[in-house]
Amino acid sequence: MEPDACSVPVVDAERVASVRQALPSEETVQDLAQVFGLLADPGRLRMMAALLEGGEMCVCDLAAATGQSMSGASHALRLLRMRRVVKVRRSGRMAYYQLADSHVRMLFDLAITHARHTEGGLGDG
Amino acid sequence: MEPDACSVPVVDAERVASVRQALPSEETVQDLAQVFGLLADPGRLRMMAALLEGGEMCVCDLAAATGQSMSGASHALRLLRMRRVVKVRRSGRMAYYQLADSHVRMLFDLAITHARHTEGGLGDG
DNA sequence: GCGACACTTGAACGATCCTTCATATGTAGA
DNA sequence: TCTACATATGAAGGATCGTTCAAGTGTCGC
Repeated sequence: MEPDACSVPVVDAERVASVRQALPSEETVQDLAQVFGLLADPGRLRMMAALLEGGEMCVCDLAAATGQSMSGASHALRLLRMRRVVKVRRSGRMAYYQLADSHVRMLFDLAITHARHTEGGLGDG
Repeated sequence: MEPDACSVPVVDAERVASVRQALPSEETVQDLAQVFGLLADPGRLRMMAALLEGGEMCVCDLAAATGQSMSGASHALRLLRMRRVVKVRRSGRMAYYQLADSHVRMLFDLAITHARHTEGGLGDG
């Protein structure tokens, strides 16, 4: 990690200082980055989309619906579980997963809107 | 990537089929994963937060405000530029960056809300 | 108890990502 | 032209991530 003062030439020192103190705390930044990191994998993304559709599903159906191995699905669900994105209900030897809150749906919709806005070719502006 | 039919035992085949066909297209999933991937890095996250606060800033001020090297900031901005998350205005030898649309703010707020909801200890449920 | 089953976990390999250093591009001023 | 400057880019090194295989836990039915 970088020291608090950096050796980069500055144009508007006043603005830099005010922006700097308005930034979220280091802890918040790390938290946000981890949440977004969970959403950055196609497999986990499909899983969340499946839960958005299916409501509550067991691991093997989730694996089948998203085209993953059982082991892969289980690893993915572990990460989502630890970050409280999904919650699990156990019944016998089955484990049924569902989304833990409604933010995921909104995150999805927003990101899709952004993707739609930027579709039709990427590259330098 | 997995074949379309997978060798995982299925409990509710009907539901699996209906969820499977309701999933977003492969292209959409990849797009979404890439957008979220951009947000998954603390440096880029701080950069977007700075632009949210500062409106429009040059690269060196952005680097100073977020505690990155010039080179690091430039690499980060390149990725954000290519995904149309930020846009650049050039004036002489300066480059001024700003957010390209308002979705980033909403994505931030939503993710922060989720983080608040899950704060106070992580782990298996 | 025993085996089959649903799921979980650990370790290893390969791919990807971020950081850094060095260099390149293009602009301003003398 | 030459130097200083703001930014951009390429390549290399190390860290991190996802996938896979193998083995582990706990449950059901015989």
